[in-house]
Amino acid sequence: MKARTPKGTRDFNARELAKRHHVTSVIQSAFKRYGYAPLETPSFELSETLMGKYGEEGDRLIFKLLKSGNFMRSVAEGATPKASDIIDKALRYDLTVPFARYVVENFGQLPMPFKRYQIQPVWRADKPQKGRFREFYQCDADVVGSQSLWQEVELVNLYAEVFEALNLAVVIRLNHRGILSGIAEMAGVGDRLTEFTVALDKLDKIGQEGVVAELKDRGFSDDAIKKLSPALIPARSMDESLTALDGWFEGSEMGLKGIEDLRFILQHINSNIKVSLDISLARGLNYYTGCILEVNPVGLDMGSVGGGGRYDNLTGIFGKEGLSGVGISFGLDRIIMSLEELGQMPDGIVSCPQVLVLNQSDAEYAFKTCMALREAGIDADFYPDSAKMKKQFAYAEQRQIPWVIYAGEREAAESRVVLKHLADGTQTNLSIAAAIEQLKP
RNA sequence: GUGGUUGUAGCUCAGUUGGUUAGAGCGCCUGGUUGUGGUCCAGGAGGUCGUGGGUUCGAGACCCAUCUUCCACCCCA
Repeated sequence: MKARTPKGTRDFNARELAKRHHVTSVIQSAFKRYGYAPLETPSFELSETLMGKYGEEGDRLIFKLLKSGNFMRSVAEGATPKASDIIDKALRYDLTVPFARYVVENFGQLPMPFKRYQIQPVWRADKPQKGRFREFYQCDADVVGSQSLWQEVELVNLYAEVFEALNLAVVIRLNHRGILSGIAEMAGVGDRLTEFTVALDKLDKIGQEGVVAELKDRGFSDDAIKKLSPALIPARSMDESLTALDGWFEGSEMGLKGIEDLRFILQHINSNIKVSLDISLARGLNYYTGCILEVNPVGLDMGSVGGGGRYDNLTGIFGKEGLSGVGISFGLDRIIMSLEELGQMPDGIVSCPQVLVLNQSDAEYAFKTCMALREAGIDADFYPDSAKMKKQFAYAEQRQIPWVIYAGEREAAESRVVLKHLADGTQTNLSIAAAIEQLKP
């Protein structure tokens, strides 16, 4: 048997965990500062909770769990089982659907509006590639029970704050489902909005011509495509785009509502935040009904490091109609990769012991010394075997422990220790209390 | 799901048109040095060449399958 992790999964060593903790603590403290309460949900849900919520493509990517015990019991002899016959649970695919399930299940006990954040791994049976894993973390903040646009304003501010604190240059792109609907309506293809947005979503990838070609492929008429053409423009400054669309949307209620919403957001977010209108931003998830936003790192071919939007009826699928929600998500793994590629990940955040107590001629005295350091709140390690100095020093070096302490017979005799700094080789003979004083963080 | 790519020592990689006993650097272990690491010197361990089949007198190399890695598409964080 070969020891290895499953496809698309990773181990995180001390160094990597330090980086992850650095990023999550920035995100978490922002979530808390904006008034969100923490929530954790199970790593797996009933499969019926998840299936059908992410489109047909999504169902394929959900990790499904076999029924416990004899999972074939409801399958006729010799028959090919249907998925629903042999599975009844599935790994969490995102954090939004479990959140919706939680809200419906606990409705009545929850304060409204209800704001929660959640930082947990999710799983997708995707083929791994750059910046894409089968197990990865999402950091979500959502609020349900309020239609106020102030929520969107807050979330844009929150995004900007986090990425500024992380020192990651990003561009925040905004769009509105109403604008997409308005464009489709004006072109007389309002009934084929989803198809239209799927093609439009590729604008920055395949260009205007590519989108036109795809629309033709999908059977859109030349006339409709011609009318859609004002939409096929790349992202540009918010003000400019809104003014241009404003006149065009005359008579389209949905389109005008979209413009009005985005104007409100634009006017109220922190004035130093740059956002752009990107009408090609459609996002795969079709439950968004209002504002849509996505965040991309500048100067990297990385995909988005965050996204979100408003969904007017997410809880409807669990039988609770009319609850409006809006939320955003941070892609932790991609943020970390972006920071590393740009050389923006801070060094020296690895946590290791402050001092190694060497084990030489008096193990009991050395151990006692180590325990005294620990009781004083110092991260201290005790070398468990009376090995050669060479070996013990090599151990300290490999772990990047900055100090070592000699506490052998000679030191025990006078109740002192020798404290040595590895980097410059200086050492002093002093009392345990004095050593503690020197090592205190 | 489609197409491509990768796999040889702990790590990074050599390995000729198929030919004896598969190499290097770094790391590791032992000793020089049983209370002082990094340097130096001497010696040593470590590989069923991803796995399973096949072709061949002979396979690390060629063929097939499978797993894995990375990449593009689809989709997504």
